[in-house]
Amino acid sequence: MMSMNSKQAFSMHPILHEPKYPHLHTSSEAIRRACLPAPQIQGNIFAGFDETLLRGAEALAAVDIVSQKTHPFKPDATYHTMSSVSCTPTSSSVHLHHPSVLTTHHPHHHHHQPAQGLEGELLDHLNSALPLGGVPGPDVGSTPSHPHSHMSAINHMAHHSQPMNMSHPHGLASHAVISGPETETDPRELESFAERFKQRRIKLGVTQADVGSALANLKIPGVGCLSQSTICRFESLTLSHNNMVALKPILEAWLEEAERAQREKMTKPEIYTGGDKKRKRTSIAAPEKRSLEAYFAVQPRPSSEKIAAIAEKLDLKKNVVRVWFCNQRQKQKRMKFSATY
DNA sequence: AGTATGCAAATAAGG
DNA sequence: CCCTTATTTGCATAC
Repeated sequence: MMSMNSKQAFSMHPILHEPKYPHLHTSSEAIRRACLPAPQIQGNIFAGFDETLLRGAEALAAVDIVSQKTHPFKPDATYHTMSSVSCTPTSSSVHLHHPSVLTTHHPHHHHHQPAQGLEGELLDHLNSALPLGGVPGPDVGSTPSHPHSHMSAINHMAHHSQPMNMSHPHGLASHAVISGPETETDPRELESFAERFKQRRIKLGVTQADVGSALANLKIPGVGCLSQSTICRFESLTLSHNNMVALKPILEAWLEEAERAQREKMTKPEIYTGGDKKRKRTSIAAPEKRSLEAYFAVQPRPSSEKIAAIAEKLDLKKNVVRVWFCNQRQKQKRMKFSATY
């Protein structure tokens, strides 16, 4: 069974798909991704031909050398995540990470008219995001309650949301079945919620960043903080539909909690709980990035040992380097693909 | 000084 | 453990 995947030579196809939520700003990013500039990197293969090779060779040599030099200790330079083992146990309890919400995939429904009444688009979404048979039914994103592990569990229920699928013969939608999944995933509902959310947030005199960091105070199992960016994107509906669905209950919980707290005017200053932290993102500095690119030029798929050597040389965590290569390969494929068109 | 966004790390899930 | 693919976020910085 896994054959399914084969379908997408590259599902990250360049075509701009789903403008998710039509109006509101144009989600430039989606479009941007779609359009893939496919620029540099390879650009200089010819331009700086020898230079690149040279650099690559040099880089490799360096790695070999490095294998002997054992550094006394390597500081955790960048910010890193608490990901793998070696982290200084700030709080050992950390399982892995956090809130990543829903992951399902959002089928790129190719065709799909740009404009068309948003009503139509919305309906499509409506019909598409549903429990489909097999799903635990109860709720899709709503009840993030999850034992512990990240919310991943609640994910994958939406799995392949069918592009479209008209309603049933006769709307038995209003079934007895409890579920309100439809309500929760209804784009219109999400849209209005996002709007209400923003208004109420402002009324509370709280910034997006405040909301993000306050989320940890909710102490919801797999939920940690979120960045201002994410809150912003939620409000502007620039997140994927599934992501919106997953985040909604969390933000809703925060909103209610915040309003309640204000009512009691005993706004606790409790800023941030030691609970889950937000995902951290390592910033790889330009020099290191250049080195990595040089290595990549000669060997896009370095062995684990090589990666470790590179990591040490650049003073980065091994996992960071490994992931960098993975992402780099991904990027390259994307570029190659889009270059074909 | 808040809020958008571009770019790309980090993650999730199936192999 | 590592890879790939698809996605979710966040750092930086533009607005």
